[in-house]
Amino acid sequence: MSNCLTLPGLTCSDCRMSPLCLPLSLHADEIGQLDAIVSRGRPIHKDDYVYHSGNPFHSIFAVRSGAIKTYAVDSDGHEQVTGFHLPGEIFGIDGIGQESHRNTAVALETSSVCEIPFNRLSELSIALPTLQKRLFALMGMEVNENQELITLLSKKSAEERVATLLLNLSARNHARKLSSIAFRLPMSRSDIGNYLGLTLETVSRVFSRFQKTKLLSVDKKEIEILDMEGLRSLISGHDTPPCSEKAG
Amino acid sequence: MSNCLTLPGLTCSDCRMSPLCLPLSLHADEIGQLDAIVSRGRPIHKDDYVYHSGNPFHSIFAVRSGAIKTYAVDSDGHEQVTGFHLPGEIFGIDGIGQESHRNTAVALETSSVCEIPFNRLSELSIALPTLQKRLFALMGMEVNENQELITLLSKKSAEERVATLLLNLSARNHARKLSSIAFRLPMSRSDIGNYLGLTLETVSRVFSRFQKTKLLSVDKKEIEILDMEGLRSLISGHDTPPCSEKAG
DNA sequence: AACAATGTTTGATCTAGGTCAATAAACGGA
DNA sequence: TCCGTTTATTGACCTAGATCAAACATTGTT
Repeated sequence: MSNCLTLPGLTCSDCRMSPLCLPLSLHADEIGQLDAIVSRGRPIHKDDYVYHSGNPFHSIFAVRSGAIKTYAVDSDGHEQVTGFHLPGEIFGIDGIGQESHRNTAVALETSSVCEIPFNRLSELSIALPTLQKRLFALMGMEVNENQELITLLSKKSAEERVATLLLNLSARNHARKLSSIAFRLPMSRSDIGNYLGLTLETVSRVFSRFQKTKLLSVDKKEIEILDMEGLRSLISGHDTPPCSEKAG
Repeated sequence: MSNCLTLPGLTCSDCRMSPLCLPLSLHADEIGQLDAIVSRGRPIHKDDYVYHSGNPFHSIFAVRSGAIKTYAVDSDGHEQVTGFHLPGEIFGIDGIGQESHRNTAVALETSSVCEIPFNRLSELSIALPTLQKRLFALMGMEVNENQELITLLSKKSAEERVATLLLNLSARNHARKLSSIAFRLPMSRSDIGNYLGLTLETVSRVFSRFQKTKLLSVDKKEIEILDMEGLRSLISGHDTPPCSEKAG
């Protein structure tokens, strides 16, 4: 445990996830400077916390391996899952607007994360405009993703919500050179339901229905997408299209 | 129309909204530098667009007067209202993550907006770390607000949603030294419903119910909050609290 | 192997809010 | 002022998904 820093590959430059992660678009020498402020943590176990809601905000984090769930707790004590974070993805941005985190981050499985002190990162971004641009873009993408989730929660049916999540995970797996058709869900049905604004029973029923209609094969947490196009057509199309052609 | 730049008060330093707006936390000389890149637009009318979804992203905007609605259009053509923006507030952040806007911004009433070219703003933020910090904080707050909306859409009843919006508008009016108990809604029932993930009929029914229970007085778009505490208790409290004291 | 603890599936029933429909009030032009 | 258009209210009915409940796997523990 104390010698894990002697393992190979413990710089951003060596990290397989680098092209997806914060270093995206930085030059080799710039990545070196980033490397200097990133600290790579030891593995954390399932159910270990990275930070809690209310903790002072110091750092953002990158997932190196495993999967991290973030959730917010509102005034009533209701938990709302706000994201699932896969290798190469950044989380912890929920603390930037205030002095403290609004979310809690917990490992869904054995994981490892890199910690990036935000003060040092923003200082560095003054010297490296590319990095500043990357940071703004990263936060902007977070805003856009949240807006997509808002639309989903506000307007979509249970089937559309589940299909959207599966296609989203599929695309993210594809981006990290994993199979886009067969993968393991790192989270429970209850986490999925919470994230999608559904009960776990509804999520389970949708999975069953998708199996019956040969869209998916589901074995516990192992998912295989049998009909990608069918899934895609589910999330866009069965509605009045904004008036285009009509034969006649 | 060509002489509107001769009107008084057309710098950030003079603007009454400055303490709420982007210049917050900047020193006088820093505000001067910001001023140099901000262009103040002529008034825009109700239903005029500030930008459309898909437009290339160049600038963010500040509301000087009036009210702006932003909405996203998803693949199905569904519109999702993503925000109502009041004087002193920034909008347009939806374009930062990509090269183009994801939202459309439209005036709900006669308004005026300041345009701030984002490239020049981020350059300036390299010279002014306070400004950089302010920008990060602004985007972080946007993320947090979106997460609150996500929780609302995912977990709250129609009454809680409407009460939350009213209290939110009340607080924002208070921040700009307007009445927190009596104000005019700049948006339609349908906009409110769209934003809150409800139909306009449900919004109307909730307003009626709130009137009947003496929480509000509603006259078309004029709202008076008659029982602030009653409204507050609606949005937090009627649920199993996460087990604390219990006499006995 | 027996066990609790946890997570998943499936069924039966209920309800909040959606949908459809009919007025009614307010607004904006000529 | 009158008329067409948009916006808001209210009612009757319906449905997607929640809730309640039971059975069943799965995992880890002693």
